[in-house]
Amino acid sequence: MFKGQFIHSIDNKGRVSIPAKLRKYISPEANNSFVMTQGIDACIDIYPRDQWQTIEEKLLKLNTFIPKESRFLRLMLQNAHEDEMDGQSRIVIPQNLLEYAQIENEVLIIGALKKIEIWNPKVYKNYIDGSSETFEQIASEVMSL
Amino acid sequence: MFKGQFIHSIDNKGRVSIPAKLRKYISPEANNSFVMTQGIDACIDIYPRDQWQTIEEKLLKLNTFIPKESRFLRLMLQNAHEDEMDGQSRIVIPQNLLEYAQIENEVLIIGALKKIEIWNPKVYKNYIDGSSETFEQIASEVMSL
DNA sequence: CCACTTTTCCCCACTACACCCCAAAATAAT
DNA sequence: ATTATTTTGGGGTGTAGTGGGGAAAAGTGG
Repeated sequence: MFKGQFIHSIDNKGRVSIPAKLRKYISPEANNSFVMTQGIDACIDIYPRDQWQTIEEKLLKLNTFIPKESRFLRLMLQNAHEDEMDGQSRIVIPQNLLEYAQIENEVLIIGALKKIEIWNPKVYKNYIDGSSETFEQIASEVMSL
Repeated sequence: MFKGQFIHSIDNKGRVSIPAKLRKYISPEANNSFVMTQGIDACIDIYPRDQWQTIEEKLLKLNTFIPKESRFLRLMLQNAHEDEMDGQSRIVIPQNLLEYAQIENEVLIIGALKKIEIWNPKVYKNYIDGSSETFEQIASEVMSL
């Protein structure tokens, strides 16, 4: 499963190369294809095709006649975008997602098990520094189940 | 299970050799592969591949749509790194982990049952000396279950 | 329907670093 | 003392990451 962090550059065509260390964990069923969408915080979520499938199944269960569920579905899908890696293991990230994550010319790539997250390094630093709780506190809280 | 302590050197490529005494306890299922991550204190945790698996299974149960659980996942994985031993039974420790544990040119390797810990010897000495409680006090507290 | 512009896709090339192999030094065992 | 094993060091090579150019496709306007 995806783990670790990497600093990569993004060129003026919006291309980002997927780190080789992360590529090793992509199953062949994904067919070198990814679905990207806006993440829970100011980042871009990137799912291998097969992993996205399980999310899509959850979304299918939503009742679109209920306004809140309908709204959520729109928010999830409006910026969703599918793309394949090119010969150099890169994907193109569309403009609206780049703006959402406030990305400039450098990206922080974080492996998060089933998905890959793309951050502006500065934004990520603010996100991490922003919490008042320490790693130890959160760890004991979340993992003490 | 891992036990004992060892002083080894770390070269300018970030390589540390795993003590032969500890290698004996690594199960074949680990495939000579380790996952290293930031420890609870100023040290690096190193899990054989198979031991890490149980941690990963716990992490997979988190709901990444809940901000706090998402944050914890990021903190856990951002510095996680997988590597195999080379022909000389060494692993490469990435720069960010070395900085986290304030490691210079010598490391203290401690066997801790399921995992191996890597410390800067000086930092470890401060950590041990730093506690006001004696070994006897902590022992009676923790082991009286 | 055609001509033109713009964007997307694919291929080639350069650079740098990570990995692998070889080998010496040091420690432990016979 | 000799041999074996463990630990440490360094050098060459393949591959990962990056950038750019040209062909194809799509979009726009006359």
